[in-house]
Amino acid sequence: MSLLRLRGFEIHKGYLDLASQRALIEVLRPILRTAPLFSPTAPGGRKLSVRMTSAGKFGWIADETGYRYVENHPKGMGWPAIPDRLLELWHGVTGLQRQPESCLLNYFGPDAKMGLHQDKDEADFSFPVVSVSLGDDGLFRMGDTRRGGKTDSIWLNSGDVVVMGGAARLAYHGVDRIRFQSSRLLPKGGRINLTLRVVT
DNA sequence: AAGTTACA
DNA sequence: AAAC
Repeated sequence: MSLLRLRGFEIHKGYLDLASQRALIEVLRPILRTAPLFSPTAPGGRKLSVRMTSAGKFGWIADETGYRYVENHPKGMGWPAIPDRLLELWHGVTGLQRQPESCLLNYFGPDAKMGLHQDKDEADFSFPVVSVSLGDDGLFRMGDTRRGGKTDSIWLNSGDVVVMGGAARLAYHGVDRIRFQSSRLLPKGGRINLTLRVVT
């Protein structure tokens, strides 16, 4: 376990050991059963390459009308609760008393990526965003608060946790590619990224 | 533009 | 990397 700081991003390499990663996957199973992954469409009609679902009071969705937090899955059901061990992880890594209200689960298959973007659909940017990597390695790119600035990249491995607060809270970031089947955590391969956020 | 394409 |  080591802590790296890059452009204000706090990168906890190896924050979760293998047993903790496996335990997390187990608590995600019932969430995926209750609130299945869906393939969101972005404004303009383009499909996002990740599949997603959420836990918590709010889930983040994209559709033709935009990006926002909503209280129900596209199929109508409410989002499952955020598992306790994720709330504990949030408190452990942020030291905050305030609980996150949303846990977005993004699944990256072999060709999935995520373009550079800012997380700015939340009401209060003084709270950090916490990101947990599980499964295959992902090449994470970090910029600053403007498009077109310089960027730095780092490979995120299963068990890494990134805290985006302070200067990094509104910094552009994205995932250029994954190394499919580089990890054995998910038998069928792929990368799961969990992002915990205070929304309101 | 949470994407796609093209080019060094 | 840059343009759209």
